[in-house]
Amino acid sequence: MAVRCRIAPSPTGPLHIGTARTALFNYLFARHEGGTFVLRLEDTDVARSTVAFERDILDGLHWLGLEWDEGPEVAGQPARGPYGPYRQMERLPRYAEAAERLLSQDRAYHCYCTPEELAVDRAAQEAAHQAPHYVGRCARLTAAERRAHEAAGRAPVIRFRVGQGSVAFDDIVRGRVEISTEALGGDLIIVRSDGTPLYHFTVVVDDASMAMTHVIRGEDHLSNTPKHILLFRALDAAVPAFAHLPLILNPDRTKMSKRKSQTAMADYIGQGFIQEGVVNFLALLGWASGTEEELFTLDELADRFELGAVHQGGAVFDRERLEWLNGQWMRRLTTDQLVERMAPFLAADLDRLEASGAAVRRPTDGQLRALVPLVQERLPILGAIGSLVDFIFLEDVAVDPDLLVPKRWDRPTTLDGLTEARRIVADVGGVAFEADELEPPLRALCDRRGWKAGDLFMAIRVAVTGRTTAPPLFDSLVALGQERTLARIDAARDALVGSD
RNA sequence: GCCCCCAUCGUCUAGAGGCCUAGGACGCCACCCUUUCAAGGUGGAGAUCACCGGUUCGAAUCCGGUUGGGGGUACCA
Repeated sequence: MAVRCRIAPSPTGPLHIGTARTALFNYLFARHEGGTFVLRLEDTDVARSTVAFERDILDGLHWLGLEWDEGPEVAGQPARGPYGPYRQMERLPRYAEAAERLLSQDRAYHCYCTPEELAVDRAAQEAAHQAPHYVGRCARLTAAERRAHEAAGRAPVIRFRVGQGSVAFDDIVRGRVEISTEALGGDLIIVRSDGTPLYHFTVVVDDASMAMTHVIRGEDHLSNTPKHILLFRALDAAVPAFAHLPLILNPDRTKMSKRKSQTAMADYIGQGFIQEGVVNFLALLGWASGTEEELFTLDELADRFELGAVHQGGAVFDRERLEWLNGQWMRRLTTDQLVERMAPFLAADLDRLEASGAAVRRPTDGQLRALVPLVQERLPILGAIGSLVDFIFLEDVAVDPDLLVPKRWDRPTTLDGLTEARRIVADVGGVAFEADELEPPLRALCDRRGWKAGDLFMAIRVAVTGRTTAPPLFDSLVALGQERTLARIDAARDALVGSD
């Protein structure tokens, strides 16, 4: 049977790293098996769901490259797929119909207990050291009792009878799991008193009606799976195979949460992590190829991915490793790709500088391309671009005279060095202002004066960039241009003299 | 409390009875390269395979228990 699996996010928050990883594994499994990957929006928590979150989730999944075969689309685009609609709030009649069916077969019943009554039950159970569970007060109501509750104006919820015995299933990553219905908390509510259906119910109705063959989700759903299986059976639906993925953890090994970690996919995108790096990193959280390779594209992952090889233990989200992987993929980008992706980040940095009162120049396409060799090996994330090359686009840089003087030098030597260097930089222009033309004469100068080249270069570096660390010096000078290089050396000399 | 799951270097992991005096990667340290920073290269420190018992000629690998950790237990998803 052809594989069908899905990611079913709830638009009650921005796309979470954990959801992204679950989506990735579903996607990889579907692609590996030649199956179908479905996106379904679980928006029945109307109070907390928003279109902005929905948008963020869809955008994030697109950014990751996890294209779904069936599902809703963003911004008013039509949904695609034969099992639509793919938003649960648009599927309400189906849940109502399913609930009616369970009711008519007495697999479910109306419950009129108030939240207050339930709270009292729970408190008593807690005091008696029992597991909280529904006591079944409304499980066997007579018609008269029901009429009385209705007359009293009580709106009922619908509860599903969980019955006796135990439920067992063979989880693809965990093996056999068996849970007694005793541990399920009693008959569970499937429809609220306002008529809207609850998660455990909608997920089963939809997985059944959308013909899901595999349910691949986080381990936090493992204990709930028996409820789902009971519901599938009651609905006369085929029970899909389950695979519960290990959780992604905070550094303290608790479930990854906003409180302790950065969990929003959008934050990582905003910092300049790239799709290739994030996908690669996420795939290796809970899965390994079994070989010593670890750099994989999305397609390569789909090729090798095996659900059965997924780990059972949770995995700590290690940002250092993410950055390393990201850097690996940054270096593998083509010039065009890097230019396209870094441009918005540079622009944003320049906007910030401008907003803080600095005069900036905007890069041309040609300048952007020329930047690539200077930054490609130095960028862990795209967001670091400004700190590397902003000196090129700033009209003026502030130079600290103390930084200007190399450790082995004093002020007069520095002044001397900058003066000599200025002359050479000015002369080189006669030929061509290129790195290859600049370096030899400057080195020759050092030989003549008995200077270490590094010292002279450092003085020039600080004069021109205002910093002690920068991309390779001569490339930086070329990127800046001869005229502005000379002006900055002049300004640095003035600063040196003026601070005496 | 009750139920369920998990357990190899700080972290991500390889390992499916002898190939393991436990391999790789991140991070860390040193050295090399080098105009700074990176990148790259080489080397190093780092795991009594949570613990205890059992099975076996032989266990990180199988079984049981203990401990520790995590998850679930809503008219949230």
